[in-house]
Parts: sequence; structure tokens; C-alpha cells
Amino acid sequence: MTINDTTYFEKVYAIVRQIPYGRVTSYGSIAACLGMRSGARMVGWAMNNAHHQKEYVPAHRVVNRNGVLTGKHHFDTPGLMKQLLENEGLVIINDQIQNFNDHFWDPLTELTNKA
DNA sequence: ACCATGACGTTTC
DNA sequence: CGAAACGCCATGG
Repeated sequence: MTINDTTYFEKVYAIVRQIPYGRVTSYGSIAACLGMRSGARMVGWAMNNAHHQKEYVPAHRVVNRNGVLTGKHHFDTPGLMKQLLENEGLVIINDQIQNFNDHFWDPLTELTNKA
């Protein structure tokens, strides 16, 4: 992947790794945090590469804008993502996070305010 | 160098 | 309100 260093990939990983326990975020928010308007696809793509990273990336905490586990199929097992999220106290119904907005963690707001 | 694809998102029909 | 098309940036063939 020619991943030398300064790639948006690492930025995405950095954000995803900073997602608190029991919290979730969306690709678009991460993309926006990186400065991309609609680079959400790239974020998802980065997640795909996340599996290549030596450091574990809680990709299960990253879902689409609808709070749907779109990428669950990309995990080791289709049910792993849902299992992990439920393990964190989240409620998943039909591959969709209930009270998604309540568990939503915005990197822009959280990181900007705290950092 | 060009075309096709992708774990998304927004706008239009 | 529901579905479809387009847009975005980057990677792979």
C-alpha cells in the first residue's frame, strides 16, 4: 500500500483508536475531521486496510451515517461486529445500532474540544 | 494513462 | 416517503 507515513490512513486509524468504549462514529465524520468532504469511501477503504495494521483498530465502532453495520461482512465473521458492539453495551437490531445518536462519538467535536 | 470499484453521503426524481 | 443517480478521493487492474 505504499504506506510510508503521512497517509490519511494513519489519521483514520488514530481517530478510530481514540473512540471511547461503548461509542461509535461514522465514516463521514472521520472524513470530515480529516478535511475531506465526502471522502467517507476512503475512510471505509482505510478500514479495509486496517486489518493490515499491526495495531488493532476498533473498526466495529465505525458505522455508516445510518448507524448500520455495513462493513460487518468485512470482519473475520459477519456476526463479529455486532457481537463486539453488543459487548460494549450497545443494542444492535437487524444490523442497526439502536439509539445510534446517543452513542454517536463525533471526532470533530470531541477531539477539537478536548485536544 | 484510462476504466472500474469501494466498509459512504447527499441531492434529485 | 422511497428509490436511484451522482459526487468524492484513492487504489487496483
